Amino acid sequence: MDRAEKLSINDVARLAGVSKKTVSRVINNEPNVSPKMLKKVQSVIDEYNYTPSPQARALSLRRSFLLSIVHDNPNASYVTEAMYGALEICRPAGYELIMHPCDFSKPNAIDRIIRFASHLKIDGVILLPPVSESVELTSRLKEIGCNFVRLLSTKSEDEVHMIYHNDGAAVNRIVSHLVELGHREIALIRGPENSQAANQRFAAFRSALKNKGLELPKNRVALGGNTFQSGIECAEWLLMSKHRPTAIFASNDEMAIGAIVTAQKMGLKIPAELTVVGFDDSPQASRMWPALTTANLHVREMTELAAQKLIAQCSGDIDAAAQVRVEVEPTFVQRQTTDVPATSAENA
Amino acid sequence: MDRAEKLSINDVARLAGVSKKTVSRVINNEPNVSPKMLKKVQSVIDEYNYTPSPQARALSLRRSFLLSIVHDNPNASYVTEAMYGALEICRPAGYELIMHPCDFSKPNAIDRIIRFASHLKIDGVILLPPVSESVELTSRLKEIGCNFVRLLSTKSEDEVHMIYHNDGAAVNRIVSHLVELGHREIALIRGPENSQAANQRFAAFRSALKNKGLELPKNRVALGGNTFQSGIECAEWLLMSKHRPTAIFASNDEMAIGAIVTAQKMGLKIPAELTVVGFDDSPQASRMWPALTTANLHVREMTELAAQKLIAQCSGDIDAAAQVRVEVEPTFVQRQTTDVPATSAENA
DNA sequence: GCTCAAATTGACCCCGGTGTCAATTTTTCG
DNA sequence: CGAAAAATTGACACCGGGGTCAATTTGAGC
Repeated sequence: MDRAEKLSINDVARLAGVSKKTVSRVINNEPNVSPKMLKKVQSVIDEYNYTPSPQARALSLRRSFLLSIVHDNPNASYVTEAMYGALEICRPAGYELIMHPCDFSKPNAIDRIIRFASHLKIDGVILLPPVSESVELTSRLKEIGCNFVRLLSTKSEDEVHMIYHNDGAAVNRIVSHLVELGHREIALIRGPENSQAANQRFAAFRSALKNKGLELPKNRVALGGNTFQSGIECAEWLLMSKHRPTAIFASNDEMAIGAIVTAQKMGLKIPAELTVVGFDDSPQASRMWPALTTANLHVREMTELAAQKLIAQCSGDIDAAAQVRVEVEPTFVQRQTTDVPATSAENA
Repeated sequence: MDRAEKLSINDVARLAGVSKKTVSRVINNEPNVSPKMLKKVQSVIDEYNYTPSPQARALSLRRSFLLSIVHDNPNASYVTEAMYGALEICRPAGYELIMHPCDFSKPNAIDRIIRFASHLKIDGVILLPPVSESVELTSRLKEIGCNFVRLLSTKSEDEVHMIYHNDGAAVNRIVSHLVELGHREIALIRGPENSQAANQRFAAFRSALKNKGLELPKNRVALGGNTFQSGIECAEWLLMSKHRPTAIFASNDEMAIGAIVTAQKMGLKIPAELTVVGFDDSPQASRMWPALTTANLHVREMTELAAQKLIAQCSGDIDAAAQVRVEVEPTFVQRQTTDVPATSAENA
């Protein structure tokens, strides 16, 4: 059915014996086209399987039909989920998706993102954490008139679109679970200090413990970098201590898995001798033994929402300009790393 | 430095007091521009940070400056590696990358890919296995005049561009390793029968065993689907047998990890009681305990090559039309799942 | 059947680039 | 110095769409 030569609106117009403007009206479902014309044009379109050139439309309409996900990627699965979520929405809407990884720690990172967006006239950008936490970036994006939605870890007080998972609630749920299992000596492997998400999870964790009447001494908090390797190092440090914790909560799965590997190397049985909880529900969490208890953040759904919002906004939806502020409740996923009640854990 | 309003070639021409054609010459580094003009135009370009509109160029040049990776994704890490490899090349060359996942088992999958490529006038497509194995797809792509390079698991006799990892060599290396460790009862978890890659790994495995004077009875070959879950099921079947194997080779990491999880659930110690080898060197292979012995396929390098080739071809490089047929040697990566010499493994 | 308003259609220009080719300027050289 | 050749520059059309507005057709009302 496809011809090798892609034909243009002019070809279609000629074949149908009408002006190109009429063809344009038909493809765009504009009103005021007589049924006769419509049928004539539509049949040519169908026969030759004509689709209008995205580049030409982009040039004429000053929009690109391009959405982009901008991310600084320590966490591949988060990004992958986001990608599939966005694609789910983009495809049927006639939008394409461009993934834009970056190294956000570089000094000119924001410049590069801005140049990228304005160069391609990207219609909308979905910002993933930690890129989404930058106020400078969002204000620069506003400056150039680029739509964006932020995916965040926690509600922010800004006035700009955001979709966030309620980390606090998830952390509470996790702490309750650990306490119910009888744990009292719970350590934290937290994320980097320049990450809002990490700071907020840390705060939520500490206050959750406090509510349970538990302490969080300094030697029970290890500072990680959200990476597997840092999980290993933090766990070594935590588990070497004289009175080692009976449970570790890592503020992402990567680090939790690093901790588990460390524990296993040391010969500790999980969960019997050490209980571990992560945060993310990455694919690996369910593909290991024992499988990791964690929190699923519904990144995919969040990104679908973000893409919908952006596309609606581009299409000039009346109320699409309204501020977006959606909260998504993470789901607690219990697996084998928290399968066994705490033991007294008297160790050397 | 960036103005909110992106200016066009006409603006630059006006500001520099020259014709737009001259500006065009400068941006494209065309010869026959006097130094005086060049300086005048360049300074305006620099001052206003002008970049030509990709959409307009696309329309005029009939190319999109878009590359795409088309894949049917059972294996997220393979795809991710490919993505980063391609981006590495695309970015500096001024190309953008569009990821195009698809469900290749659907009847109209090829139509959709063709429509995608011709609609967006994609300049070049990188096909990942198993999509890359389809002769119909490659011939359709040729029909519409779309450049492509295939990433394959093994050399193919076709006349079309391919970059492949020499699976046979890697499988040999793995088998030698297992035999050196003293294993004689080696089982295979193979991939699906409609996958050339899987069939070839199977064949390579069997002939490697044969060379070592070893048998591969039917009850030592489990048919998996390249997924974690199928790895679990295959391992259950293999390990339930009366005389269970001392080593399992899975033809991808996903299934190998499924096998490991199964063994661990059954209480088998790895590698002491069961040795396991995978194939892919996925991120998880090195993020578990014991870490998985496997083969690294250098997907990233392969994809970089593919992207380079495609871009060269688009740019009208004289010898870029030449057929590409690159072999990449996988690297054997020994980790803890093959750390211990085979024991006699006398089991119930 | 006629008038006037409403609906339909199309001519023409623009979007922001590039290619062609003619016009202009600079060089070369007798 | 003058003519021809070479180098440089720009006018204009085109890529494939959409917007504007005038021209044409259709329909309503009498």
